[in-house]
Amino acid sequence: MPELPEVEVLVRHLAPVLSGERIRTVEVRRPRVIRPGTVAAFEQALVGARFTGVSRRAKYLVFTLDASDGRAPFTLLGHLGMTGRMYVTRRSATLPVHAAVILGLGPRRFVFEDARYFGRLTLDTSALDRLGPEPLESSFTPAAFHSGLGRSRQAIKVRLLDQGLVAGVGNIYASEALFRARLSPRLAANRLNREQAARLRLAIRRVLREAIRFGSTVPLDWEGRGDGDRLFYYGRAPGATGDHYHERLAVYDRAGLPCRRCGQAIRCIVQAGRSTYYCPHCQPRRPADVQGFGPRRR
DNA sequence: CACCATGTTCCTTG
DNA sequence: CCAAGGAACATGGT
Repeated sequence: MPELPEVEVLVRHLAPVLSGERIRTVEVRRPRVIRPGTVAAFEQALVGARFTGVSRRAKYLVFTLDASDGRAPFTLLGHLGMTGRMYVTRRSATLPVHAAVILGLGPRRFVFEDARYFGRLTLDTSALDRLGPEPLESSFTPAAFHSGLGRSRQAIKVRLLDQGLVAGVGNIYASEALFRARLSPRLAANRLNREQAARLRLAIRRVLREAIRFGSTVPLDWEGRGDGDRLFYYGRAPGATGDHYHERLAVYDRAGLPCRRCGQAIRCIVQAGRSTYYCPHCQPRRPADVQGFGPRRR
């Protein structure tokens, strides 16, 4: 379930575990995840290098490393795709069937596994150049967001998935943010007025921040118990009760279920080939002039 | 068996 | 040239 918040939580867990660790061995089982580079170049760069930090940009994990032999520090870029996981385990733990890359760190190892192999762990950082502002940083200004919407007639929900407009929002949090902002996902992006854009911007920030906070407090499957040692996963820790992650969502994957706010059935539509969930009452295309929905004040 | 899935990139269409 | 739509990628879950 990797969108910005999940990646952020993962990065916070990985950073202290990886920092200072030296890579002793590199095993690439699925060369497609390191492309466009070659296995030989990948191994040559990584063996002997030392992790100096892990940070996040949009849904990407940014690993910084120092080379062992005086060469310049460099960056390794990770992306979880749809199903990727990254974690550190003991060297003795059983490797998963879909291990794509394994980095030996002495007594432990870093594992990147991905059942669908849509993810990446690569020396190619060019994807970062195409990203828009980080939604939780000051560069994501109301003016920049509004003007970014201004040129497109695309539905607002579809626009939110464009990583060049705002980086890190995915299919789940796009629906969630529009619900919080009480905006119809079908609104043409260029029809949002300044006030609506400002409201949506705040909803995006709030939804993402709350998801990060949630992920930071829920018990994680980290060096858990027994042989299944894994790093990370939202609400999936051994012994965790119920599906916490799912319980927090207001509309996503809730078609037919009652809106948590008004009780009307949540709807699901398809936009640009992706599912969108919304409440037809709380997110009308034309906001009713009712207290709490006021189209404008002042 | 059919259909769906958290993401990104590339190709085609208009 | 640009915007928008759709397929492709590969596999697992329901």
